[in-house]
Amino acid sequence: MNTLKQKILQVSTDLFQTRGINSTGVDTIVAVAGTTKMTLYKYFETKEELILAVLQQSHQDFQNWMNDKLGGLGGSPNERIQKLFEFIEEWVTSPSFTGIAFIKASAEFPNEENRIHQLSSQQSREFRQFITKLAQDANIKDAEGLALQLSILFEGAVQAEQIKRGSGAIKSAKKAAKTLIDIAIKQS
Amino acid sequence: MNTLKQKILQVSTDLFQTRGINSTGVDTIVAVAGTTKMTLYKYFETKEELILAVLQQSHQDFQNWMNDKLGGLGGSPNERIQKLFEFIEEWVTSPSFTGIAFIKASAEFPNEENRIHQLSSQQSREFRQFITKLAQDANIKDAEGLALQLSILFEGAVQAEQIKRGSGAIKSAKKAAKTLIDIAIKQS
DNA sequence: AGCACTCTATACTGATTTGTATAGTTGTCA
DNA sequence: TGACAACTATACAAATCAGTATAGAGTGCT
Repeated sequence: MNTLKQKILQVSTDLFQTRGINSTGVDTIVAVAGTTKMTLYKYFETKEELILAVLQQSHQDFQNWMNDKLGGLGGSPNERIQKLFEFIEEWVTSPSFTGIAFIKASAEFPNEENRIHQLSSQQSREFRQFITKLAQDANIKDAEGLALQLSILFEGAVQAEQIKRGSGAIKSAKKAAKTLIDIAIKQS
Repeated sequence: MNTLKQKILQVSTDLFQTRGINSTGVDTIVAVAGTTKMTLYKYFETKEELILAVLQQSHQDFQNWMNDKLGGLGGSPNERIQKLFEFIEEWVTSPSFTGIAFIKASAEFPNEENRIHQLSSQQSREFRQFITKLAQDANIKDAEGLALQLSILFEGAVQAEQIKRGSGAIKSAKKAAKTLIDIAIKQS
């Protein structure tokens, strides 16, 4: 792994989340990363490519972490979908949490033809499909319906937490998720 | 009412939603509004003031519309909170809907010390309090808890709809809301 | 007619943006 | 020692940004 490329990615991720993507210039990024623009543009053709790389890495990190957590659980499929929001809470309440990248990116790039928006949209869909699979494994009848509801709770709670940290939105979403999951299980 | 000021506000609202706030320059705004920068800066001291005015007007419009809808209903408090997401769906699925301003603004201005972020945060809180009042009128025991859950559903569904229009998120949120409301009523 | 007011037209400042060109430095490996 | 690669330093181009200065056009009131 190239450490300088990783450093640029990590600094960009952090600055994009805390200051916004459009408000963060490449000059700021290289200054904080302790390098120069020439090096940045060696690894990323344009700022847009850098943004896409940041989005991809952020989503990968989250998905890997969640997969490990759920995979290391070893319980029944029912227990695993029940634990989903426990882990989301753990992720979101972590001190290093600054938001979910694709949620912020889709707001800053609202145009559906924009590549950044399209990637955000794809990642949102991927996470929903991930929940759908959890629901299917648990033999839930309307797995897609439940997954859509849970993904809305997820995005809404993250959104609320981005607006105001420590708002208790995650705890509330977790409780709502438990209610919805219990009912979906009963109906199956 | 000053028509030119209104025109600038309306054009700004539209451009901010469809292209993003930071990506929309004042030059673009005045060009689309068919006026000049001198006029814009006569009514709004800075671009920040313009953004704040757009946020305020958007929120006012939404709240007024919702108040009228719920007020003209005349049913029992129970029926009114049940109808909340019907109206939200009507608002969101309207062809002119381009998103909720304070949700996008908080993403573009993540810093909690920023005035735009603070106003967004306040509007999010105001809408939650509005739901709380609906729940209290319906004699729901944990009115604040239900209101928080419903506001998360609202923000999540709007977020999902901003990422992908026609995703069915609103319908799904409406269904989840009904479930959560029914349970909260039973527990009261 | 003359005044006041709103708005337009246009050019400008100064800062900041993304991206590049050019030259020099540093460390590594043979 | 010498070559190669990664990286730094700096200066620059061209566009765009927010905001201002200046001069004049149009309209209505008295």
